[in-house]
Amino acid sequence: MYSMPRLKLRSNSGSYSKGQTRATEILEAALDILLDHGYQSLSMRRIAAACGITLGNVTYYYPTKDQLVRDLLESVVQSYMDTFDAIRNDPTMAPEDQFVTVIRLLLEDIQTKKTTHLFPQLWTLSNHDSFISERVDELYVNARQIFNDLIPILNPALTDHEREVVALFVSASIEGMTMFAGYEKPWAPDMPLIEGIAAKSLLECVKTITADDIYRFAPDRKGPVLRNS
Amino acid sequence: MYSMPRLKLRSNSGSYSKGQTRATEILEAALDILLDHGYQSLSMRRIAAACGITLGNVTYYYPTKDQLVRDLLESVVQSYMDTFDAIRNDPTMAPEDQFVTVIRLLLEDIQTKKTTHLFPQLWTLSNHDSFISERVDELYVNARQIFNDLIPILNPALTDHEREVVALFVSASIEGMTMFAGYEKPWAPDMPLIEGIAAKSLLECVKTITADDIYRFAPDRKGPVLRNS
Amino acid sequence: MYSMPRLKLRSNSGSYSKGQTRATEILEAALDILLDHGYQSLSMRRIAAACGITLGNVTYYYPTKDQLVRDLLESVVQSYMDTFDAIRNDPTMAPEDQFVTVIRLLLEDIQTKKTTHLFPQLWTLSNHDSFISERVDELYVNARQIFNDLIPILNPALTDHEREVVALFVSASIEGMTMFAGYEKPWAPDMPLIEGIAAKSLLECVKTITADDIYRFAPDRKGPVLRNS
Amino acid sequence: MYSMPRLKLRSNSGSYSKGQTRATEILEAALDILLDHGYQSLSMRRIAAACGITLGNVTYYYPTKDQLVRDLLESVVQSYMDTFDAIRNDPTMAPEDQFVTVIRLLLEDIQTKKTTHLFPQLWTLSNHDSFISERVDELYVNARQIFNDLIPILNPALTDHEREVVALFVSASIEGMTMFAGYEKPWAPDMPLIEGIAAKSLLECVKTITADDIYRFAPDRKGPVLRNS
DNA sequence: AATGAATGAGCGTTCATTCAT
DNA sequence: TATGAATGAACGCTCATTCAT
Repeated sequence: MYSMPRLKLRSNSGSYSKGQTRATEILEAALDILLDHGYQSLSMRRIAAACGITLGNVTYYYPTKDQLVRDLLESVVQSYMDTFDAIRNDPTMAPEDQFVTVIRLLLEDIQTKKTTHLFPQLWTLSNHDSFISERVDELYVNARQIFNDLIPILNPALTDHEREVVALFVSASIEGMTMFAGYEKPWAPDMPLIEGIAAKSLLECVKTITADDIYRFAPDRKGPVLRNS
Repeated sequence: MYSMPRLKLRSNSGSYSKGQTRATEILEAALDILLDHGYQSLSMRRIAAACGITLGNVTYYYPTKDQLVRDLLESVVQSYMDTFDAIRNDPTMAPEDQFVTVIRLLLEDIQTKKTTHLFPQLWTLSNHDSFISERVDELYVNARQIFNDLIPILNPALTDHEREVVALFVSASIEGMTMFAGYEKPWAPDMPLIEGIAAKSLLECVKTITADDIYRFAPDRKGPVLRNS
Repeated sequence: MYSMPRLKLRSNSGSYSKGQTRATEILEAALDILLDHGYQSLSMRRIAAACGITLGNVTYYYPTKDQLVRDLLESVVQSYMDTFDAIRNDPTMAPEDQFVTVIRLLLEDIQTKKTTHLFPQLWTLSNHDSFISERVDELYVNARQIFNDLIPILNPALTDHEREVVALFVSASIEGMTMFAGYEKPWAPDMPLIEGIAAKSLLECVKTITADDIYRFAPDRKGPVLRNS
Repeated sequence: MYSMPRLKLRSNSGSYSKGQTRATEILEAALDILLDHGYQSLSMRRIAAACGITLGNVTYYYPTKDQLVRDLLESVVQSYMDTFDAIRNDPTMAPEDQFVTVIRLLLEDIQTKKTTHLFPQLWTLSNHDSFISERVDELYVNARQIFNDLIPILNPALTDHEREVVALFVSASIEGMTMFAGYEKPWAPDMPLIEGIAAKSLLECVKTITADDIYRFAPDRKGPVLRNS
């Protein structure tokens, strides 16, 4: 299956020096703390302790916490993007099947502790940190790419912009499950049903939606909320 | 329209109204900081400064930060729940119209700074704080109530459990827009289209989905991903 | 027997106004906290809470903590002095019996929680607070009075000064048991034996000691430690 | 003479000697503050100021105040125990002389500022802190050892338990002088006489006391206070 | 006689950062 | 590479005190 590697480092050539290893260890430890105890608990000291090294040594690799967090973020974003690329480049299925499969993969991914705990954190940080905001946006552009590839096949009538918004809707619908059916969340046991509903509903949506639908249901500040009902 | 009051305080029937006012001021200031600078920046000192009072005086009203945060959370949750109740008890529309209207209201609400900045924070805190987790769960139970009321009318064939999961799917789809089309988010300008897509797609979903659909598309660990395709 | 009242207030005439009562309540609560949790835990707020009144009201009676502590100290010292006076004025026994009885009374008193917990506190505070130091000195002058009364009868040969130092030795020997055989202390179960040893040893001491003994055993910086041994 | 070193540190075999020195400096400063201003004044900030370093640097060596206090206590207890061991292992004198000498040494020790100010503090803290209570108990077990060694020689008829209680009585009698004849205490000038009285009285006690005495003078709850008088 | 409100200082603790070795 | 030492700022919290009502 499409396993999500924890971290994908921009490896500086193939040389795995001791420093590279250490740097990775530090990021891994940081990620563990982030997932297990939250961003609030992510301190340089705690990372050092988790690595079994001294605080001074952490600062040798990451002079500031900001640097460390950015590197961590880039690594983790890259690991997700690699996965999305792998899914996208899998040529084996018919478009409908591929669409449904991707929805399932994503819904299953949000049930991992990593995704359930990481993404809300990223959304939160995005609100006050433009660097993170940009990385997260990048990530989602990449994540939606597969939908942007498939939708024109499933529904050729949509304009580029309509198609992009539909892709956003599909992606956001899935992401919205994170807080409810993610790792150890109350609705996690119902994920099979959720997958069924999401697959049917979103596939139907992308296949049948028309510009007319979109604009009929879209609000018009001058007219009534539902024009034709 | 259904305005969302910032905070809904449990009225202390204060004989001394000054204290009541101060307590509210403090929570308002805390909320402002939370929205503008994030939970990380929410310190007792900063709240005091924002109120123009001393740190000691903040602790006079909220002896611990935990108490303050809990009171803030309960106030803010209550303010949302009051709004949901108001929407639910509005008897003026046909079920389909009501369904579509609620979806629009919610999508418009996520475009407020308050909702865009607050909810990801709550989702994040929920992952490591059971008190917050429980309050947020309560809030969403309440938020889904209107869907749980409407769906049986729009689609009587669903069992209670299926209906609840469909309501979850609808609610989560909307929530998932927060990070993408919320306040000052990249897709905010496309919210009218998003509303159109969401309204059409989710209405279609709740009206037409069948148990057969749900289980046909639901994964079967033994069989192929798409049984009937 | 000779019960030790907890506090002896210098009651302002016989009028037990509400204020008098409140003031006493406050001191009683303060004493409870002091005995149960130590001087470190003795705060105005805690006293208020223990009394079920507000902090502001405590400061109405005792504008400063220092005042409160001083009043508490004077009350508690007075209560002990009253007891000593009662013992001293008891005319029923022969001098030897009276001496032995007093030793026992004092040894039994140090087994009360009040005395075990209060006196080390007083000794400690005495080291850095001259007001307390003076009150405690007063208390012990009073406590030794009975020995100063009895010793001349039991041993008329001693000079006044010698007698006073002997009385001090007797009193201090007893006080020294507080930390070892006081309330819930390891040697508390052996108090009967300790009483026997103290009674025998101290009675023998006061009856038989001579100036010659005192100065023979007293150190002489020029000569050997034990001159005549 | 038997000098009492201020602190006996557990040598950390520090490769970095600077840290070891700092750690000692901190404990020395803490002890100074404790002796000069009392436990109430012993704050991390004050210790830092006394050392001429920052608060953060104190916490570098002692992450919590509790740790610092415990280390200080263990050091100071060890320094006393070393002294007691030295006295005990001095083989030069006859038992009676040794007994008298030890009494004098202890009485002279209580006249030091360190002992006069430290021990009442320890007794006080013992009442509400089991860790301190245990260390202090240990210390006194060690302090009484020399009496437990000498008394069987001076008075072989006593049972083990009787001897231990007699040793306690002797030790406690001496400790009881601390508050009256210690450093800058009113009776300090009379210490020579006190030494004479204590030496004569306690030596006489341990040499002549019998089980019969102990139990004759010991209270009997059913009979009169003085059975045979 | 009592309350509620507010201040200002101090506390123990945590932390990111800097730097000499 | 890595450690140990140190700084300075912030944090949540407790407290004695003051004062208007």
